[in-house]
Amino acid sequence: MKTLRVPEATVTRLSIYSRYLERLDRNGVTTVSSGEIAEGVGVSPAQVRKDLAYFGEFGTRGVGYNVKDLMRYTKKILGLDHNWPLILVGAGNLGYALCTYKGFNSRGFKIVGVFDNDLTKIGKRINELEVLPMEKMPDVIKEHGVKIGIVATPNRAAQEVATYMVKNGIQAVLNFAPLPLNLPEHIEVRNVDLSVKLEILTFNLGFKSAQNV
Amino acid sequence: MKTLRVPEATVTRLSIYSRYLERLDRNGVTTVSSGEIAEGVGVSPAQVRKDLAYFGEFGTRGVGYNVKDLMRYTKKILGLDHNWPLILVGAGNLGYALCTYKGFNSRGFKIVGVFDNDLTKIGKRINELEVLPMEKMPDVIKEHGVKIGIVATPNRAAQEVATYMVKNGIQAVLNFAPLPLNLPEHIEVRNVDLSVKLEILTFNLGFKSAQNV
DNA sequence: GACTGTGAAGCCATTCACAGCT
DNA sequence: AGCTGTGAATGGCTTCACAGTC
Repeated sequence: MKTLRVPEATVTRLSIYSRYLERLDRNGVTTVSSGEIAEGVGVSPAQVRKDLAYFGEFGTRGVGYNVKDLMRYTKKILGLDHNWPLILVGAGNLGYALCTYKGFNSRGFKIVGVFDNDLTKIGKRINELEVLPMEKMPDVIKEHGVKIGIVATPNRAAQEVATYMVKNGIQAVLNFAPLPLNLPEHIEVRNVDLSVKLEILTFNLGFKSAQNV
Repeated sequence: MKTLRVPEATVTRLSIYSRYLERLDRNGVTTVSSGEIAEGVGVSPAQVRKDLAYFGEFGTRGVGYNVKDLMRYTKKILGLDHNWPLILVGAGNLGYALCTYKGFNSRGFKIVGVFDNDLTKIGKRINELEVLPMEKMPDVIKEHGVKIGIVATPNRAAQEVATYMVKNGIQAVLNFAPLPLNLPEHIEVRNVDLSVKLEILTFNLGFKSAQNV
């Protein structure tokens, strides 16, 4: 297996293929071609094959891919062959929504600790979890071997929270605060910015109406 | 002003620059260089200048950019020189979080209608809004001139909801369901996939630990 | 005949490096 | 001297096109 640097765009698409394959599998489909995957997720067939080729040869020429196998391979590649415990900081509405989001569970993510520094929120329950004060974070991280933390706090708290997470052993951060986090090189950080995509839409709408003049 | 095709990556960064400039402005900063913006948002200075160059010449050589002016320009370019009414379908936890998300308001987005087909949710209040049945959507769209719709429903409902939105005049869709929507060419669609970025993190964590062997 | 896997080509985005202003 | 604006160079991702396999 050649392990060149894999483009992040490829990993993103792999995640999408993987979920599409799960859907096919649930629907009882056993074999699929790169063209069908492409059609299903909105990319080109060559793109699908090229993406998969970074990781090996999974198909059969003249036939296509075995859905169940390819689903397992893609999950394995993404590191989803086991469960991932997560912690989340920020028990506001967004934090609550993320805790109850089914899409995480179905991919093997499980939030095992929710934290806040707001006394009115500490002690509340979200599903079977109790919102804990920040001081309890180190224990929860150790107990479950948590590597990934989610930041769902107001902007002003985000940096401090992320720093605290890292100090206690968190290795990767998913940040919902729309500002860049300043963390050590070796920490993996990805941002989910809820309004950027809206602004792409408004940009494109504006551009279109300009063309109609 | 040359209006070549603008890369989507440039629009994404423009949105980020724009918010960073708002922050600088609030902090009383009046002038900023491409290097400082770059530092603040985590890209290269040349990238910042190149991105801005798609839209005009906003700086002064030897000096930099006027923060307030550049902030206004970027907002204008993104179409944020006026407010945008939005509708949202899906009054679950995610929908609730989005309705109460401050980051939208501060950029001129305002949710003016929330819809659901679940009778237990219809009539509930989210802030000053009442959750309405789907049939009310056409009126709300017309009344407020809504162009953008947010899909925050369970997966199984997403396609139908999006189609219904478009049939009633919606021109752009922000989709939180992790599946591709099938809509007419001329409709702008962007997806926010909450678990893809988590899977990029798990991929990278797995890759790192593999290197330690 | 159908479909994968892949080198080569094409294309697009980013970075470089410097001319042009202030 | 300092910083922008930009053509040229680079680098990287995507598409093409076809050999290889079933």
